[in-house]
Amino acid sequence: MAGPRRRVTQQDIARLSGVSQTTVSLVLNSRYDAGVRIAPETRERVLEVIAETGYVADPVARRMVARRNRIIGVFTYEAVFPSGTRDFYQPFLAGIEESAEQLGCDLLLLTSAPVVDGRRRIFHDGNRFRLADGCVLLGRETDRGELARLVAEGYPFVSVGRRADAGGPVPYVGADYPGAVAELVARAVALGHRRLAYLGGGSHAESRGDRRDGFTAALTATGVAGLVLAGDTAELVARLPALVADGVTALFVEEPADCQRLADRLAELGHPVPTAVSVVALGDPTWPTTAEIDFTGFRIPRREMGRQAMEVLGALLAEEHTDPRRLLRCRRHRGASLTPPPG
Amino acid sequence: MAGPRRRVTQQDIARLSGVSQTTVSLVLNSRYDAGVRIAPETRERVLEVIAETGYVADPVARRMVARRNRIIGVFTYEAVFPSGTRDFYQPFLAGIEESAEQLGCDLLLLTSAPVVDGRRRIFHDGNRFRLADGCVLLGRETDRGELARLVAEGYPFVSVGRRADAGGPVPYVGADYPGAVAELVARAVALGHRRLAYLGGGSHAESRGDRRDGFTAALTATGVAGLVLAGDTAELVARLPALVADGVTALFVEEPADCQRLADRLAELGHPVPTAVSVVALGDPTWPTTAEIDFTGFRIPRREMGRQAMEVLGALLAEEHTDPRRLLRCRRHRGASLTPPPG
DNA sequence: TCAAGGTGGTAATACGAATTACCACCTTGA
DNA sequence: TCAAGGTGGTAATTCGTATTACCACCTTGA
Repeated sequence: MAGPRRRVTQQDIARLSGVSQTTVSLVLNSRYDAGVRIAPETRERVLEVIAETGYVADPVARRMVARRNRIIGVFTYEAVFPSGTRDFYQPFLAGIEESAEQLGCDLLLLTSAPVVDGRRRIFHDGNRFRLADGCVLLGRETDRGELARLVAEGYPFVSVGRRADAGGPVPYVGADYPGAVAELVARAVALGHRRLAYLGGGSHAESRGDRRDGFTAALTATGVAGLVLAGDTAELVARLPALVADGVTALFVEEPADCQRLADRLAELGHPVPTAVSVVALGDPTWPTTAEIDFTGFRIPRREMGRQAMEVLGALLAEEHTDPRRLLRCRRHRGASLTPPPG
Repeated sequence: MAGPRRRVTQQDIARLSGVSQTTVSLVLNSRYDAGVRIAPETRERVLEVIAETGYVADPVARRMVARRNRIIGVFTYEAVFPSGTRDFYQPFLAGIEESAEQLGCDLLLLTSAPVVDGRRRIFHDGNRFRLADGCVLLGRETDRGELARLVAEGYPFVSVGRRADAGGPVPYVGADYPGAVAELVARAVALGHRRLAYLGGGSHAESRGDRRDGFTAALTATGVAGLVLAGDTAELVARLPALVADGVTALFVEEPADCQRLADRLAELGHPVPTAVSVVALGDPTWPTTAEIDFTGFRIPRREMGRQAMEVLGALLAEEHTDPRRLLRCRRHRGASLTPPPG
């Protein structure tokens, strides 16, 4: 009952229908180029045998000859397990999947990439990303060296999230963080805030830096005072009393998952959010949290970023001309934590 | 600046280090079998050139010779877009991913499979599932014919969810629906319910049938009266008055996403849940819904099913002996919709 | 009768890595 | 001196498909 262990090949089909392997291949690919002709009867016979045996071409062998596979690699820099960032990345993946389905592509999730120094590596012994026609890169902290290498080798890839040049332009579909932050700063100023603070982690990742830059640029544009703090969550919390004493009335928080903890501490200090201090969340939480307050901020168009990244990759592979660097607008989230300052 | 378009091959390495392609391959694979020897100096020289060029073996060519790829295919029967079943399947995928990461495997999401008659097809022109060493199958309604073909061909695969034999045993990791349903029936009977009803869609899918069978078996075991209804949501809702009139006090609902609608209608009819009628949800909602009531029922161990499916597949591929058919226990969810009957 | 052109196919090869079979050279011992 | 055995490597082949180059045969027309 157990079927044949060995796969059916074109050679088998050829033998069964009394022709050569070449003929089988020609029939399968309907090649009627100049100089290649197959008699209709022969064609029929071959097709019949193919149908009987249920033969399907081996995609691996196919890929050996053709350059295309219709397989797109998806590489996630941050290790997904056991860290809790999965929920954050899920919408990106949903967008990528949706696009792949439309394009008729399969997705190769490069889950096998080893983790070195807390970060996945694209280049490593036995890496398999080249099996794909191209790659979508996901993750906050990408390795500049690896990026540069991909660029230098001319490997088709698109980053989800803006990336600085790495020995050449890096194709990306990112979120317009500077624009989104500037809009919120303008809103705070319009409400009467005159001393603002940016609370960040000091990360060099573009997604973080872009927020910071957007903040400082907006300060200059509006002419109000502001300061930029860097530190981990605990450090930021510790600096809250000084900030309040300094007359700061609005906090712009880089990592939205920190907001609730900051608000809790502010309440303890006798400065409840938003009546005493306003808090703005710059994006979606990177890790799961529970928030009692509906924080004002913006939403990263994650799904759309995934979708368009695939679109750009498709264009790159087809050698069509598209803008390979796109910034998408973030949707503002009204929320309830940005109100006029007291007094 | 743009690097070489052509990939670096073993042939290139061989040329650069003055040896044959064979030698390069031997060095790379550290083959020191009897009869194969490479001088340490030669080895060093080759390794140096490899490091300089950043050569990595082409996984496609590799797969041509070796039989293993360390790539596992994931096939989802139900089309994921635009239908809203994504949330339901996500935990399965999370488990599969987690396992893949541990096993050092990549995952090939077969998103390209065409949809015919509302169902994805594994076998189709240009299918690529054979690129993978084996496959995990996901989805409520699988095609018996395709399953049988996979079994007959000896292709290694594991179904997430129990499947009936298809010309041979089908490896699966399923949920113990009969057990879970029986437990809930027993609980209802213990609380005093004497007339129960099963409200289902009449689907022939194993996941549905197993719940139904569990229900009827539990009726027999406990000796109480019960009836089984089949129909879509609207039809089931329409039959509520008759059920209540008939003295039924507990409803066992196959599709948890239907529960709220049924409860709403019951409230309209003057039989609020759970005071007048108890409602039991047999699993997790297959599509997104909002429920005001915390329905009593059970949780499908989705993530664990995904994890173990990969485990079983790994064992199959390694030709280890494992039980290729596993049923996992469902965790009971206490909830608030199963209470003693009125009176 | 033979060149021209059409018809229907096949042999050979490429793709890149792995593996098998074998070879040329050297040393050793009797 | 020469068989035995060790050393260090290579040529050839394999995997399955696609493609190119070519061939054998037939018909036609002058």
